[in-house]
Amino acid sequence: MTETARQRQKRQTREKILQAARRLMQGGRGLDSLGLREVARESGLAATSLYNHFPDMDALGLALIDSCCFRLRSAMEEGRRSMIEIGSARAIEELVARFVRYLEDNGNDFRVLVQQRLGSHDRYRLRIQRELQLLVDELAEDVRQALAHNQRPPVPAELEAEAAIAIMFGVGISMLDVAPAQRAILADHACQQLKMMALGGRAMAQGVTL
Amino acid sequence: MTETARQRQKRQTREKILQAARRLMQGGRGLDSLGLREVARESGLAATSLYNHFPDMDALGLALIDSCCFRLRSAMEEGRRSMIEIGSARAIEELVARFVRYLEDNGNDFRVLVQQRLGSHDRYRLRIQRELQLLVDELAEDVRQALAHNQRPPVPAELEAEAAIAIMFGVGISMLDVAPAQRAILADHACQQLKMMALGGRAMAQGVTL
DNA sequence: TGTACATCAGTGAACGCGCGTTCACTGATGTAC
DNA sequence: TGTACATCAGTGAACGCGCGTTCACTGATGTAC
Repeated sequence: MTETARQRQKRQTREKILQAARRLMQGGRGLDSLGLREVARESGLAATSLYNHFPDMDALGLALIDSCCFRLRSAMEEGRRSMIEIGSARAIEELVARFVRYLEDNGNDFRVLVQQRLGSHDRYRLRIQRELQLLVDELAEDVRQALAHNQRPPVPAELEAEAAIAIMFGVGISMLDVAPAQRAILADHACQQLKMMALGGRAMAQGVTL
Repeated sequence: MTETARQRQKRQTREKILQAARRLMQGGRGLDSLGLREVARESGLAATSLYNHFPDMDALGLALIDSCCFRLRSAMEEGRRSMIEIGSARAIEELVARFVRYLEDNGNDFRVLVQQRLGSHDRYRLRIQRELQLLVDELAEDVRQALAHNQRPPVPAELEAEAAIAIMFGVGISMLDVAPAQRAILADHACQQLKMMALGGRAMAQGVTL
């Protein structure tokens, strides 16, 4: 059953609304501060038209969260497979580069996600929590596969991945506030910190203790 | 010049307002969602009375942010000096324990701080940014002093401290969502991750590379 | 293929509500003589 | 110490405004015969 003109139109309008909302959040606005009329105006629609696409404002918020999650996920998956064969140092640099690229294109998404990760809206929060856990799991899996590929002893991959995401997110949060020139420095920090972490994981796997 | 009864009363009322606002934010409410009338009601005051203590709602918000920063700072400074003499592993455990204790008492503060660190209100954001940088600086200084005390080679202390804060904050964010029983596990993760980081820093100082 | 009817995206008016802020006023506290 | 005046924390009414949502309606698109 092919899409009718009406269905296509509706899908496009829905997309227009979501994009308008995203546009409004550029420049630091939070998801919570978006108003129905404001989004409608930016979409070029009457306020009440939004109810043809979302049952209420919460549903619109959730759709926005979903699209943010989707883009984060896509960005971090991109080229993931090819990283298993290269060395740890290069792999870390690639990982950070990928994240930095994501931030440049979608810094605003990232901000909204972290904000809502701590928000009072349960559905938003759980959705994001789940998404971030997937990120950690995937990264841990990559670490394990890379080590197996290079015939190295297993390291605490899950812990490493968790810490790696924390480090990247920490740097990411700082990056949102600084000029592009400063960003390269922060990215370099993240690389060094991740390498430190990888070295530590290797040492720990060999039984070295503090 | 000693405080008059009127001055004392005013100070107490101001405190009552701030505490009412903090009470309202328990249970996940964000700073942005607080209303003037709501805070006034919770304080047992007429709405307009708040203007005798804060010129506008932004000023009230800033005062709340300030008090959150103050408590975070106090909690993390507490017993800081005594940590220089003990070994790295113990020092890390103490550090995490301190942070976990802070979260148990002021988890809500922490949430608000991280949220507003990403908010659109510049003054709030800068205030928090500065506060967190102080935290990193102090931790880096502790690391340096501890190593000097134990006559160990210098490690990249600033990087370590930055990563350590990122790791603790990452874990802290997760902790806000889980049952108390789960928290011990997350705290243990943080300890292990910080130890991994310390091991890696030591290896890096010795010139080991990935 | 043409026609009659059903569907439904988009509209504009209206709802009750709470928002932040201003204003003139009250009455207790503080101050100067 | 007592009195007259000044200060100012707290109040209640009122402001214009935008909020999310509902409703009855329009007119283009889709569907069944």
